[in-house]
Amino acid sequence: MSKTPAPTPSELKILQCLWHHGPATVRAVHERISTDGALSYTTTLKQMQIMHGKELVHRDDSQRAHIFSAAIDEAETQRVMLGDFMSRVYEGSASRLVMQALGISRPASATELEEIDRLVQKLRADSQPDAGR
Amino acid sequence: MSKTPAPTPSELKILQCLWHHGPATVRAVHERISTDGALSYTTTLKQMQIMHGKELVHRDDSQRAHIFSAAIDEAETQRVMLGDFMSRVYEGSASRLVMQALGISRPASATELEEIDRLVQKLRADSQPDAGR
DNA sequence: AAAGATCAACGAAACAAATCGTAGGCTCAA
DNA sequence: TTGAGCCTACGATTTGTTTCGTTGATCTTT
Repeated sequence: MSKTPAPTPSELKILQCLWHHGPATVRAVHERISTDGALSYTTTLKQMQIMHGKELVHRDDSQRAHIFSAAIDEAETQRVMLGDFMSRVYEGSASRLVMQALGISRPASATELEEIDRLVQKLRADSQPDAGR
Repeated sequence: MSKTPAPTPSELKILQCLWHHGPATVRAVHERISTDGALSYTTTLKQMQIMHGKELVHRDDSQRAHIFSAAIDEAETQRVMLGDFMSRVYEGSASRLVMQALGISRPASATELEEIDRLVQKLRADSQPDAGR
């Protein structure tokens, strides 16, 4: 099982498009990620051809306009990239990363904070099984 | 005020060396980041010269063996890189990132979890000022 | 059927990151 | 003082990413 490489920044943009809007043609993707026309159509095409070579996307070429779909899972990709980022930038310290992430964007809603809180409580309970006895 | 560019992966390694062990010569840094001798001395030297050009490090060249020191702050650098990563990979959703980060490495110690818990409580209090009245 | 639009494929160029070899200068000890 | 060893500087190479123009095939419209 050969691990698929982590997507580059521009590859990630395309994957996000496919994740959020489902399988699509090159043109559809292109018009989504370059509304301002800053990128050429062939740029997006080439990118997606490369991604197909890397097995980051699947391609259905039964139609003239090929249909592409994401070949890797969104959450799993994020998990892998986060793991790499965490070890690279925070030298593996999840807690430092979490503390800073919570500090950065205040827009964590009450519901989200609650969710995080629940997870933290669960982790704390797991790490100190005696405390609840 | 021209923002210093985000350090590349190998630049980050050097910065971490300077952050954790203080100002040092090229050789000292080199021996720390390449104990196995996988890298050539001139590779590290070149890297640090480039970093000096980018103003990522300061250089004291009053001695023959120049002394380098980090020109940017560790926490601030992490903050900037995390912000970029969060918007790029998680499209700005801090909570999703936090949830996944907590899930990845279980080795978050009890003390760390407590610390995170305190911060979450504080944020929750701030986001719902009525609740505590 | 011819003209015009749309498509995939390909090569090439521009750029950045990482690596290393060589050259030339300084220092210290024999 | 001269040679061994360490230092910086510089250029070259390799590899990966991003971008785009050109070409030829296919489809659509007249």
